[in-house]
Amino acid sequence: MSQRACHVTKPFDDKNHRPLTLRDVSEASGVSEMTVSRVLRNRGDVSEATRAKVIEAAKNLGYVPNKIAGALASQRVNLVAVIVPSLGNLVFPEVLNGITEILDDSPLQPVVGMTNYEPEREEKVLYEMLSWRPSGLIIAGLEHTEASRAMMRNAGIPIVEIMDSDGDAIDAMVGISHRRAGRQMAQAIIDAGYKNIGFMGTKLPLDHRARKRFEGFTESMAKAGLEVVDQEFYDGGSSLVKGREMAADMLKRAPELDFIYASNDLIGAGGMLYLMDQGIDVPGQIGLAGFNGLRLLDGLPKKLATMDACRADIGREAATIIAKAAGAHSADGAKVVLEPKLQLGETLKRALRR
Amino acid sequence: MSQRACHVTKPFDDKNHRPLTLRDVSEASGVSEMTVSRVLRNRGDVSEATRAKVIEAAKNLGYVPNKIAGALASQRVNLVAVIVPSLGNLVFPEVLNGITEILDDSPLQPVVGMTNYEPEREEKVLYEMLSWRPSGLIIAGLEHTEASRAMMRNAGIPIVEIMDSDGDAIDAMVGISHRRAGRQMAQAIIDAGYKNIGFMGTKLPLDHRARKRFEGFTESMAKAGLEVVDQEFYDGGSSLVKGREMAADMLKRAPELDFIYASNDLIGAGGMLYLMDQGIDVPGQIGLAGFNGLRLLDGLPKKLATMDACRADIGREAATIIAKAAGAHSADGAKVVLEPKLQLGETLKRALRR
DNA sequence: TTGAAAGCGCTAACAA
DNA sequence: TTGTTAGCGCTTTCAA
Repeated sequence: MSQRACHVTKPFDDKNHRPLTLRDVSEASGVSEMTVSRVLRNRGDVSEATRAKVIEAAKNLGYVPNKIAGALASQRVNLVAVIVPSLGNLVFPEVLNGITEILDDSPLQPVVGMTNYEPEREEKVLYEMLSWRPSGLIIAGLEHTEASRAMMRNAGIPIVEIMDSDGDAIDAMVGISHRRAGRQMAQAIIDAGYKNIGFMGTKLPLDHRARKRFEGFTESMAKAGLEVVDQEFYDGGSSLVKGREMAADMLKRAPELDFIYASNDLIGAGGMLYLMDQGIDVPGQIGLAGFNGLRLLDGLPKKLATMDACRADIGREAATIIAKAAGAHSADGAKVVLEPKLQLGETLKRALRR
Repeated sequence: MSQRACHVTKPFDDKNHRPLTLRDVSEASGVSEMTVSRVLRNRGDVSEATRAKVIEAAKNLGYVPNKIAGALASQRVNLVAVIVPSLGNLVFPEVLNGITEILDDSPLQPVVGMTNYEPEREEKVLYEMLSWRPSGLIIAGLEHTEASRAMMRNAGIPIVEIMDSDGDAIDAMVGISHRRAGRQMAQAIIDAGYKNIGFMGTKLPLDHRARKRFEGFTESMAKAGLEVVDQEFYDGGSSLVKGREMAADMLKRAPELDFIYASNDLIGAGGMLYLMDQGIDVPGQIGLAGFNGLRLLDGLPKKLATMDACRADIGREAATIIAKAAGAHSADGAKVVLEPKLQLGETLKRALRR
């Protein structure tokens, strides 16, 4: 690649100002288009002499192949559509990194689309991406509109739904059980001796995985005869500021709180900073936990209790499934359920209480 | 869109297991392929009756057009290639949001590629993306390999280089002057009365914009007869932890430090947390500043002095240029230089010193 | 090892 | 308003 484009001299055919084609390389090298094509794709047997001639000509012209024509002729597109809610949520860049890492060793290339957590947008993005006939699809979540599901069922390509394992996949799935994660966290909190537990999180309907964590959480609480003492939901991206505000509100409403479970690390950390500002002993007086295991926040005054959502692993596993199934009409319903790791950090240790 | 895919019943031609084509819709509706194409693209005059028939047929079949064929035939691809170093750096998702916001009102769609700050990777990604013949290119930075520049010069599409305005663009550019930003910050620090100023940042060769800020910074310092007292550079993504470590190191080496300028907000914030842990009065004893104006960090104990890098604006401006120039062979060298806003926050106020 | 012919699925241009 | 014809630039297939 690097060499191929090295001595580019004429980008466009100078006379007609149109992109170069195989025919131009063919003429410049005195070799048939077909053979030029073979050389440029390292296909079939081509004599060393012709190969050299062709490469030289392509290099000098600055020829860049037209993948559109290639894809149409070969009925193969080496793109993997990746559809995520947003890139502002740090979780997804990490998933993408996992995907990229694996696909780098293949001819496949990821192409990212964003839905902003809106089902109609997902539908549109999906339609748009499928119309480029990608070799595979990786899409966040198991909840989609009926139209989206229909498109996916009919796409005839391997599809991996990621992040979540609580539900039915159209084809393959790679994720964690958020319901179980919620249960585990509740158990850990209860085991530590906390009793007056509050919850703060995203407005549920928008984020199915946060909702499932909350459901699992309350379920375990109920089993222990407990109920959430107070809860607050918010709109918009998660932030430290939001966490501070919500923690303040909750404490005003329910001063008896001794634990706050946050639906993600960022608002959890915001809550922690607020409590510490107020001189409240964390975790002795009030404990805290979040979700995601964001390494970004590692340098905060205290390490927040959280659960690692296996983001890069999810990306890697999904990409591996796609890479294996590339060319096939489905991924044969492969299913990978990962285990998030509970990290107690320094904000979930009731035993330390004086 | 939403409706079109609503009653999908047969994704693939059942007999041959191949994707549906215009011909299938044509046969199902008893209308010529050409007219079907017109309906599906809302082009030309089609009677309401035929239009209804066609839409009905397409809907029932679950037809998804093949953009590859469409693009080849029409010589138009409604994609805008966007090439950024990484999505882990929060700066770039924000730029992307700005781009998306503008392109949403156009037929254009962004497609993102990542370079990991590696020039060779940039070359590869560029080659890959250009071979899909996008309608425009938005690429971060002004520094590229000779091969990359050649490809861009020859691409025959509008190209906007973003983030930086210190240098020459191939076509259009939208950015801020990082050198000037560095100078301004130095001036603000000096004006506040700080004298023993240190710098911590990324290893320079990898990040041209950070390097330029540093250069501008030392330049202004020199004018005031000052030199950087101590400096430290690191590899890898920025993080709070790195900021803490570097601040600790620097203070050990140069206890006389009364200010630390960090090449980005995250390590700046890390440094701030460290100083506060140590019981050091910020900004009275030691001041701090970062760069980027990341809103993510807003909830930290003190608001870090920083400069807003106009990320979303850059994305919006770049996308606007591309949208206007779509179809043309260049963006006619449009140049937009934005003014980053200095935010003193609570860590650059020497006057407060006791 | 090389080349010639046919056509991928769609749209531009023109004709009816 | 609708249909016909001829490609877009490449790869597949088959023949030389």
